[in-house]
Amino acid sequence: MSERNKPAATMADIAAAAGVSVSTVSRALSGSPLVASAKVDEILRIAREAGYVVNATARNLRLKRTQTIGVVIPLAHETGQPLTDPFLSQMIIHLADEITLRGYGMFLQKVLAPGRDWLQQLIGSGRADGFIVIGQSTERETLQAVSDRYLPLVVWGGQLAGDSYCTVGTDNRAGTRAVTQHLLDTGRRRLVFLGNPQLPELGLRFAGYAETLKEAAKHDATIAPPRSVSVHVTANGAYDAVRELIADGVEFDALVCGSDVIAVSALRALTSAGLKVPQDVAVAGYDDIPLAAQTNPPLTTVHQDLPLAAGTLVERLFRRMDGHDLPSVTLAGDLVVRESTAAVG
Amino acid sequence: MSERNKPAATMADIAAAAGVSVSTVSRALSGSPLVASAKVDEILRIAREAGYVVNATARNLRLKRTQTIGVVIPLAHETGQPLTDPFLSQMIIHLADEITLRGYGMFLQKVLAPGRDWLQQLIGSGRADGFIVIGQSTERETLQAVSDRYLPLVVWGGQLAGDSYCTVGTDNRAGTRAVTQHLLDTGRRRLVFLGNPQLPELGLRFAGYAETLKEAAKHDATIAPPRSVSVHVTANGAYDAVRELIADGVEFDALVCGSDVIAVSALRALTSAGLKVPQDVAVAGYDDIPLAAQTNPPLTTVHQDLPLAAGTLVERLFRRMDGHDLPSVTLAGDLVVRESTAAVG
DNA sequence: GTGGCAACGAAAATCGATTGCAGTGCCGCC
DNA sequence: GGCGGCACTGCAATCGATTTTCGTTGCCAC
Repeated sequence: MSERNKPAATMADIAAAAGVSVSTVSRALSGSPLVASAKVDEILRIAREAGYVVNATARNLRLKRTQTIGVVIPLAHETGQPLTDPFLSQMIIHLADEITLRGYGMFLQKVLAPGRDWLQQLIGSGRADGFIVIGQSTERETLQAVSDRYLPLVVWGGQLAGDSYCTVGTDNRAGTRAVTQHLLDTGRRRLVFLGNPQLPELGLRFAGYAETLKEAAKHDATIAPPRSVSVHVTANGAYDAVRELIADGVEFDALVCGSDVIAVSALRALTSAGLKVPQDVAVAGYDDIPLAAQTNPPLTTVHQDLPLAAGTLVERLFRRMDGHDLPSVTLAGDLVVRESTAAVG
Repeated sequence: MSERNKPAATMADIAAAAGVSVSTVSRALSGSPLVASAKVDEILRIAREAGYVVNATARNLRLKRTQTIGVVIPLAHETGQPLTDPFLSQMIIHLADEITLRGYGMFLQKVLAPGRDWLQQLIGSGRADGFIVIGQSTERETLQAVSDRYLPLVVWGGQLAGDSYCTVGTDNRAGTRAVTQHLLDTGRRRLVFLGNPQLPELGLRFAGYAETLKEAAKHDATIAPPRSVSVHVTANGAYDAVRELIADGVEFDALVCGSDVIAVSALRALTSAGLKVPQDVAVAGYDDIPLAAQTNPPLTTVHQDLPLAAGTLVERLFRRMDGHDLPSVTLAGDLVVRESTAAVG
């Protein structure tokens, strides 16, 4: 207890103990051939015994690099909401894996209330050598502005027309196209989209849904026009929205949900209202979180390969840190059909 | 594009532009009353226009603090395994919430192959002002050694006899005591524990299970003695273990699982072997991850209040950073009974 | 004995901020 | 008019490393 919090040893201390200069210690620790090997051994021994560790802050300042990747989560659309979507939390873990594997550390930052300059602030602070932004949220303009001047930046999310920053994401539009087509093929005719199309990701997913419906409606007049119901990201947002939909007497036989979290909540709402899935209503999600295979009934959804996604994000980022201006990537998303959208007997 | 990666402005640049010294700029930016307010406005304007941001590394070096909390995940027991347990990934998100709320950043570090000094290395590097270690894994000795000299350290996990470092965790032993008692009360007699008791957390959970069984066996000879089956943390570890158990002809009517992830995997194994839950075998988990309520049948488990846990960890850590040597905390864990352990008709 | 080369190690500059201390100038008061 | 004091401002040291520069030493050959 008495030893607690004593000031950490510095390189100067080690140098004094070894009777050499700090430069020699520095060189010895970094394996420079300029120091006699006997002396290197001696210095290493002394350093080890003293429990000496190079101060990362000082080194970073001098070398102008931090061996750290910043991972940023902007939450403009739902300030104060804890981020509990399993898809995102798993993403963070996989990013940590990839980053650690490359010998880097990960600086995780939630941005609670994005101001005008939040990203510039973060980058300018020099805390990390490159940044991964998870989700564009409502921050497309900011990303756009920053990416013009700052290369080592990669964004997770759908690629939107006109955006020049580097994104990695699945083809959201194609995903819901597949989902919607599948629902039409299995006899559904009145499909409602659940989610807020203002958000970039969900906007694309809504687009895929809407265009497929419109296309199909040309040949089949019984197909109802696209309809979206906005949903709060809170735990019960979708639940409330679905109950309301039912209360309003809206007729529907399928719900195309913007995410699995929304779908799970919708399932509960339908069940509690006495509707059967998939007999009365089919439900499809997006993401294929682990939970999706375990719901009752199991959820049809669009699978996203998380390890691949994280790997791609990190790989792109490192190559950008090396000065290569790589374009965006769109990963495949696979429709996974489960019972929640089974055709009605 | 041409502007990319130009060296960031420094305080000296701002000082030159404003025609003052760096000290004045520094004071102006930090709101010191020592600078004439007209000059402060002028300096702030120039800094804003230049997009200047204080370099965090330099400031950290000077101030000897980083405004950063280190969160460490040692994975000694399963090297190379990606950490995908939803409980842990959710924990990280909640920690990020709490840390961000206090105006700190979070440095996340997975330790792939803990060497002799991994924690000392991390602490000595000065990257963070305090550390939260998630899970003791097999690193109790290391934690013990470090905590004698380093105060701002808090560990998530069960409190073990003889450990003097500060832990925050639920009462694992009481949790499985409750689970086991519940199973006995509902008529189960041959209970098998699934999980590796070598790991501190699971060891305590096993202990709660075993002692409850032994106690009950004094009055009821039909109760089978404790039996544990070790399980790999891989995706299919528990699945394989259960299939093997069945193949070996072991008789059991309840599985007490060391975690929900294990339980979910066990459910699949039982179902695929043609056994019905809960009719043939009851299954209980631990953690109450979101998935647990959605499995088929829904899983009986021990609920851990994640936001509270994260909040407590961070609060303890900050008070320790202030120099207070706080003791460990044990949080309550509540038995949540669902269908997977329903009494047999 | 001396020139020259190789091998080493120390001094000092540098990274970009913060802050104690030492002015400087101006005002007011006696 | 002189002086104390107040309100600012800037110099320079400091944080703990890395790295360039430069001076020294030892050794060998001629």
